[in-house]
Amino acid sequence: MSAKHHQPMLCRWPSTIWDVARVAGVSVGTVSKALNGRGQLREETRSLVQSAAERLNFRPNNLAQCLLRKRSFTVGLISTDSHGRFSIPLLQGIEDALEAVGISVFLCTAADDLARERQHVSSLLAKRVDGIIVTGRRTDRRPPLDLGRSRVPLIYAFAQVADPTAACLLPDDLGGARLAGEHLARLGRTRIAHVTGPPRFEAVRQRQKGFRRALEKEAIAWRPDRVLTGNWSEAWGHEAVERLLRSRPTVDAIFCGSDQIARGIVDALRERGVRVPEDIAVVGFDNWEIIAAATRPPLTTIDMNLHELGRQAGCRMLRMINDGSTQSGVVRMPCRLVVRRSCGASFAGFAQAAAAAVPGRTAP
Amino acid sequence: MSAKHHQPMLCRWPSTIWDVARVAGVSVGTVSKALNGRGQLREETRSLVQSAAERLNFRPNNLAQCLLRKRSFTVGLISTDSHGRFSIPLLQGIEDALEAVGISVFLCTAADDLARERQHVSSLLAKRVDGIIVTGRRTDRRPPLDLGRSRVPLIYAFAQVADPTAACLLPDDLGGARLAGEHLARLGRTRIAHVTGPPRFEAVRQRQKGFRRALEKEAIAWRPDRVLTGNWSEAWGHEAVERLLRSRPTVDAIFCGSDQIARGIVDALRERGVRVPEDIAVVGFDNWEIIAAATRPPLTTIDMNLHELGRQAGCRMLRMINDGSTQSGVVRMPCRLVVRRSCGASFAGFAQAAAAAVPGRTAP
DNA sequence: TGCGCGGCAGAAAAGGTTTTCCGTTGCATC
DNA sequence: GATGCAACGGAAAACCTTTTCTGCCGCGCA
Repeated sequence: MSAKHHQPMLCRWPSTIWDVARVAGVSVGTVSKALNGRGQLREETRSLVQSAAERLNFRPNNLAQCLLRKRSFTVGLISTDSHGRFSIPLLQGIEDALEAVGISVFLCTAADDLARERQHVSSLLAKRVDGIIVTGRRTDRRPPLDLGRSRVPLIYAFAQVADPTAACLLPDDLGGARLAGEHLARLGRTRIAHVTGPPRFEAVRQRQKGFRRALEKEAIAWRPDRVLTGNWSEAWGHEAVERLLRSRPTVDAIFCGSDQIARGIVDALRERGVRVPEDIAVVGFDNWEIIAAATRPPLTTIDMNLHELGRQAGCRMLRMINDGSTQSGVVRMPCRLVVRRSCGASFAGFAQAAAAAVPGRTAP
Repeated sequence: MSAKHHQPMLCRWPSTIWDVARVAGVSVGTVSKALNGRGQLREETRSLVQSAAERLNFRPNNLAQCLLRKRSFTVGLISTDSHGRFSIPLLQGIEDALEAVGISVFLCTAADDLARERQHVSSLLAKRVDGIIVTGRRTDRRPPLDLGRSRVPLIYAFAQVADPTAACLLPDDLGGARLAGEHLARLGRTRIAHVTGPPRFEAVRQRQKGFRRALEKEAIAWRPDRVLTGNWSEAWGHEAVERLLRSRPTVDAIFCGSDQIARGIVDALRERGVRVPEDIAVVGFDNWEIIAAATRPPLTTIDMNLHELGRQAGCRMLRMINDGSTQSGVVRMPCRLVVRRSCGASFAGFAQAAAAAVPGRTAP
């Protein structure tokens, strides 16, 4: 037993495998085998080593392990989402997938600062991460991450990239919007408007397209002049209501590009004495609980399943790490309709109307 | 030049210092010195090595460096904040402080899952992080992080802990509430209510105390029956308005424990035809932009300076790492009043009233 | 010419772990 | 009693970088 360990309670330096070997009176190789269940050792030796390790509070130096294995069992997540609204659920999903196989996930933020992003990438590559996942605000396609000539697995999750060969996971905006359209149609709404964000977002265009398809499928007239694009704010929701009620007072439903817009719309409608959902039904997008649940009435909305998206990104990353496969291409993950009160799914009159409008379907 | 590098464009394995040495025709020691500006080398040799390194896309293996230096130049941030509302600004502040000195920060989330928290800690310790910062939702004091017998620097930032010897950074809730109270008092409000969250949160108690002190200092009667505690939701704001207007219809200002509560209150007041700020002024807490700026009128509120709090946590962590000092004790960081429209600071009548109420002070 | 010294680069150790390859011991079998 | 074998544990290499120590070479000075 070394002098260092006469008082092993609180050590300045963590104890090493050599310390354990000395205390247990065996060689370092034996310690390694005992602790990892390898090789053929007497049970006696094994427990001897184990108790020594425990006594010394030994924890293998991950740095040394990784150096040897040429892998760090770590995946980096680079985010440009400054609120965490989207990246935290994603991170948790990724952790769910990777923690199980002993890979840890670390988030670094690069809030739109390209220099910092480069620094993060450089740092992650130097740390020999097994892979990098990029996420961030979804305007239109971001420039691809500059990995130098390195060959680490790279996935874009909830982020679009201007590189068709990249692996990319996105929510199925089109399908999500279709869910919203179908839901409204089945509730008997026929004069439906769409109030959404800036059209330079691909998501905006996708959602509009999906919504249009749903209406056409349900034989509802698609009127381009019922589509209003603006920004993502509540204020825009207010303004849109003003415009809508002025120019087309016959609207009976509004599908919104985000929950924030939807909230602005619901508030503005209420102030004008328009009842939601009786007079106008509203569907949001995002299922941002803090907004959607606090709206009065609470918002029916589309959930992008970010947690599941993260899980899938983790799984895909795992395959890339293990196979060395490239897994390129865009995958769209399904969205989910979350029914609350803002379109009166349980409102008898509309339920009947829905049943009438869609033969073969019964009201819930 | 090794066979491995006949096609150096895309390497399965990152090149090592040996590869560079071989290509440059020097020894590994020389490469290290050339690249790090150490030792005495001819300028010629230095640039020879540098160009070789560049050609091979060489990036020193951080694992090996850390192994040697017995430090990882990494700090872990463990968060239990499942929305990221608080931890992302904090993370960015910490990054600001530490990135400058070459330390990277990684966030891992442990959304109230004690097992996962332990796993994260274990993983961070194995990776020999230089320090750990804990953050998370601020109910009352959380149990201290179990570090085993390890001795890594540990800081709680925006998280309270039931260990008086721990290093702990918190916003000055008391001072923040005092700012709110003083602001309202100076605007001439005298019958001020306080609607806040669950009293089991220490922050709730602190804010109440600070608010009380401000009123007493301004010679405004402190009425315990004007304090209403509930939960953190908008719905509670609505309910509180109902109660307030029923029992004490003479209230002329409300200080809220959070922006969500404030928003519920402002909405409810507007619906009842009570004008904000003319009839009742409202101050929130948190400066959660997405809520505060979207409220009508936009909320005057208290900002906890989380970014700065993070920066300070980073600096303090740096001191602990460098000195090996313990830095125990709670430090409170000042809050900041953000004036928007909800208490009419720029409303002439109240500005005059404020000037009258507080002699020696001029209206803005 | 010989000595010393400055300038420069290489050799080697250290850092902690895993794994492969060997060596030793004890036992059984012929 | 010699051979073989199984069981067990040790030695050493490998992972990659940094740093210290050492050695070589050429030049200046005595």
